[in-house]
Amino acid sequence: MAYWLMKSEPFKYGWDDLVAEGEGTWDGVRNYLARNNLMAMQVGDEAFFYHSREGLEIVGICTVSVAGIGDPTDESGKWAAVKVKPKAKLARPVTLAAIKAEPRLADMQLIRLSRLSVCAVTPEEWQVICAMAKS
DNA sequence: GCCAACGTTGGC
DNA sequence: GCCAACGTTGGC
Repeated sequence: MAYWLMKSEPFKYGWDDLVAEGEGTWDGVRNYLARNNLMAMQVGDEAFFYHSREGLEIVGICTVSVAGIGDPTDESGKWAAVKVKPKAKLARPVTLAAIKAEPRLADMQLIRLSRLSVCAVTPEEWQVICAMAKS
């Protein structure tokens, strides 16, 4: 089981859109590191859903329902995609400011590679953020 | 709306 | 193969 963080702009495709659809395809990724992360995902992996540009916070958790498929928006066949289903909305969103203020989260890919749209999250980081989302 | 950071492209 | 130019992303 691995953990991830996926960014989306809420005015383009937000958490509420994913909940409304029931299942969403994570496609349109055109970055090699993000693609590597996408291709490493397995069915059952969990991912934070992060709102970028507006909101700047983790709002929910989704699970990978289909892994290792080609990107339907790509004709060349070299880009990857996965499908995800919403699992739970966080009791309290975890903001970027809160993540930056937490020393244990300072080394997250999210912080170090701010433009990466699909980030890996370590189990330790996952636990810390989940704890922050409850209290 | 601006700007910094980063990835990609293309000329040499 | 290097590097400058450009485009895109995302935080502020």
